[in-house]
Amino acid sequence: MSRLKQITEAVRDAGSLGVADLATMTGASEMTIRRDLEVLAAQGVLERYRGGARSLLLRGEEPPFALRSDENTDAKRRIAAAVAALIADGESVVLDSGTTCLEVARLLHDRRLTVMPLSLHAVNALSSSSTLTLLVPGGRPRPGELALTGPLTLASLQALRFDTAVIGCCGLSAAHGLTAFDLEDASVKRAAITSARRVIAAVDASKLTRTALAHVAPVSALHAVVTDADGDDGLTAAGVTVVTA
Amino acid sequence: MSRLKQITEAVRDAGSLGVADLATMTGASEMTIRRDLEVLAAQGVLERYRGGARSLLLRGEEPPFALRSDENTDAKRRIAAAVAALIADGESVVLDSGTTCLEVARLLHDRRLTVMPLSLHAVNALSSSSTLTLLVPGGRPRPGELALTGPLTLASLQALRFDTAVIGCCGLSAAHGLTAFDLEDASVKRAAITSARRVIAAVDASKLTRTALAHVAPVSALHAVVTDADGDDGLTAAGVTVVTA
DNA sequence: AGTTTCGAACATCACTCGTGTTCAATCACG
DNA sequence: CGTGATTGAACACGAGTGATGTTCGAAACT
Repeated sequence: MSRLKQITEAVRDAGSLGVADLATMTGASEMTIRRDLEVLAAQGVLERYRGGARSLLLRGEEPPFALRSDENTDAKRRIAAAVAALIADGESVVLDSGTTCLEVARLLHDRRLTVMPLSLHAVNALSSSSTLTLLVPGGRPRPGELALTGPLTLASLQALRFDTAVIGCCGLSAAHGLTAFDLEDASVKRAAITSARRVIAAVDASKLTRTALAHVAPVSALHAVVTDADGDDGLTAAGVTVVTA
Repeated sequence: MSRLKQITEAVRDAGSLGVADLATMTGASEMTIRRDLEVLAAQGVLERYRGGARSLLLRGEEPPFALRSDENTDAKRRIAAAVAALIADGESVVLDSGTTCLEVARLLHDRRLTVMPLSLHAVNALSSSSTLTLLVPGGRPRPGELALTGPLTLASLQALRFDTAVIGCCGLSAAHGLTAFDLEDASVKRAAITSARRVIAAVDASKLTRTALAHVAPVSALHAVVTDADGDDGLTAAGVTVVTA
């Protein structure tokens, strides 16, 4: 686990912590801790005060993109590979934001497809491809996450029909369906689902038990769920194809 | 001048050249030349054949973005600074594609503005800003240039009104007005101009004498031209404010 | 068949990035 | 107002990275 993530969690759990404590805990020098705190403060994770920092992460809120991106990479890669295998050449695909979908984007780089990613991270991962047709949706990128949201994004989605939507989400359960932390994100995801003939949800195991704030769609809107765990959680019973990567 | 640019020009001027010739000319090893040719071939600049390469650049065509980006940086920076000085805090700005406008984007990073860049390069330069509101237009990014074009881009522009449009162009003259190499680009520029109350053209000296294929707008559509040369070329006579950086 | 060209693999070098150390300036608190 | 803790700028160091050169077996052209 990266030191930044370690600091983030320690400060979140303790509420606030001193620089010296963090230095002891991580084995790094105080100067390095200060530099780390500066980075995390810029990301909005915590707030600095003289001698330490206090957490700004609310419970049930997502840590910023930069911290999630190199976490659980194995599971993400396997899920991404399984998702990519479900997509046939020539399809048009709308690709959700989030770290799991970013992995999917990397695997699609040399495929022959039409892809509209909903996050600038994925756009950048794909912009050097010469084989696929890249479509950028309009919108306002959310800081850090770089997920595109807002009326321009919704308009871009409504103007098009896709073969497949690949949706990454913050929570999924048979009872509450697909849920997201951010209200704007939720409406974008909903628009993406509406514009697609087939919907694939890419969900790592940690999301299967969780439920987030904003409702996106019921489980019945999904055609397939790709996950890395065995826990089925009643999804199969609800009529969804569950693919275990 | 970078070795890649040197090779590009030598091959363009000679039509085709051998690897050994290029190695002698640049002082690099043949292996390095081969690697360079591979890069340039991927950019569509030239075509490789056994023993050398032949140019694919048509006369009057623009070299790819990667080769233009670190060329004439002084002039570009000065022009960009002058353009940035013309923009007041709080404005909404649409920012054209191209290397000059990318420099403008860098200068706007910490300003308080609403900015819609028409190229992904500029989007990336601005996406880490916490002070400005970044709007991404939809569209299909042109390979290399990453300029957004197509119906999604036009729709994004038509949906909004800007205070200022900053346009970079391929050619500008009092007689033929603003011209661009690419037809798609031309219609995007035209839409950007139509959506803006004030239009600033950022043009380095080399463009002032040139005329490109596609007509964008007459000189009368411009409110100010920022350039680095003294040559006025009848623009002032046509009623345009010329700012010399 | 012989010669040339090519590109994969490895070595080398410069450069960057992250980290640690030092120290003067700054801040908080008695 | 003074004293000790904290901070951040500046420099040093080491690991990792990217560009270049060299070698050599394979492939291609004549």
